[in-house]
Amino acid sequence: MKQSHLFTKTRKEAPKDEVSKNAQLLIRAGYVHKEMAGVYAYLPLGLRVVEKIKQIVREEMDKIGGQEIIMTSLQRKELWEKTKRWSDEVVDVWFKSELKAGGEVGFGWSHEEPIADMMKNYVSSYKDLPIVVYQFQTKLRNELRAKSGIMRGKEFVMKDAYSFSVGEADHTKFYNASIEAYKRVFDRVGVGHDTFVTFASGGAFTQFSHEFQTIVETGEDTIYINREKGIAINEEVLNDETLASLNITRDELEEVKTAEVGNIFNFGTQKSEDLELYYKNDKGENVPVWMGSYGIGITRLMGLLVEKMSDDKGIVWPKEVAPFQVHLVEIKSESPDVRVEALELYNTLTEAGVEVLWDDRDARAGEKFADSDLIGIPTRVVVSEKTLAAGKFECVERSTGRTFNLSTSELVDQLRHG
RNA sequence: CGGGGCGUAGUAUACCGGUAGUACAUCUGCUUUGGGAGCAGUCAGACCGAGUUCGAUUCUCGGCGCCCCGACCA
Repeated sequence: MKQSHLFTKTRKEAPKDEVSKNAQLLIRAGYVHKEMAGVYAYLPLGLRVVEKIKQIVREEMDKIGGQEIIMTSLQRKELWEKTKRWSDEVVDVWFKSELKAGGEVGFGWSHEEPIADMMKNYVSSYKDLPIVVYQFQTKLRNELRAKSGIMRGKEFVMKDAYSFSVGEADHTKFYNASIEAYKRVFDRVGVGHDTFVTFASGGAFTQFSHEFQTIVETGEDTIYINREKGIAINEEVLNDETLASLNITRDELEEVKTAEVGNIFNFGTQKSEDLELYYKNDKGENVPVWMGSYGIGITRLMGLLVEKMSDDKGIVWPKEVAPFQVHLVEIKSESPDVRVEALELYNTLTEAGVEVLWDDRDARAGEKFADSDLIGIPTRVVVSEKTLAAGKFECVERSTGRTFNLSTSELVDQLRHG
């Protein structure tokens, strides 16, 4: 993509009403636009990152048998009344509205009720199970206080998955597969090392639920970890009983600030019973379906990556989620050869399947370098009179600042093989 | 929801009870051309409403919006 074609512009300064690092950098670099408190639009660069993250999650969900769907944003009141969660006293983040024809609708802050209800159309026998569905959905939550940039908003994108199983054993099997899938997701986006499967408060059916918590200074949660034993405990369940059941003592644990990037829940059969989602077992008896829910905050994860991976010059995207793999920075020249060379390299890389943002703008070198650092694409390739004379391109790794001088073929080779 | 702070140009900031200045950005011209360049010119602003006042961007009240701390976060 030619950068001259991008309608977004970079800014030297962050708007004064943004304090969080993720929002400051994402706005300055032109990834997002703030519409109102806690509500952000995703611009061309930002959308690319969102899609990269979604694709990684999609691949891992598909691997464990997930089928992608998309539910609706408008939801029926009656479903939430069945589970006693329509009331604003019970759920305080509802956005609601009235239908002109009469009656109320809710705006989806979560989707387990509608999905479970929908499944009544498709689940009738134990032979139909298990089923795992997932979606990438914009959740609408009337949060009293948005904060932390794109990490805690009123509107955000979440991957939510739901499993429908014949009983606890089958459910547990998928539940564990989901933990492994999530670990792969966080590894791939580059935060696996700092992400912990954390014991948190459970529902009515299990002692614990599991959260995926990533260490970050600006995190909202506090957890206690022991890296050697691979144990992490949310402070909300840190007590003698928990410590005993996990066979660990308090002084073996380190306190860290984290952000919750994923969570998985065991619903048991309560929700199925409330919503009358039953299947017939091999004896012809009606049995409630065993359900679980599995979430990853896509846009929150994006914000977390910026929080963790940036320096004083800008964002430093991990390769897997960067909007482009290469930032081709063409230094303006009197000689038309530089433009010709840049175009040629752009075509070669693009044909090799490398995603390139080509800074072809009529701007000075300093501005281009500063923008390049801010936008944070992993590899910068400079084309200028200098590199033309040297016969090799100057390649700079954003994360380390290391510079390599490479020919076209060496460059293609390196980018293909990481 | 409790507490605190803030609304001035596209952005960031000054000053002031007597109609607002600067920087960057925009646009024009010339110079410059490997780390946000220089000179000259250009465009552009007081959140909304009520009150006090001869006069309000400034003071008072109300509304709206934004930020922060806490609470909440299935």
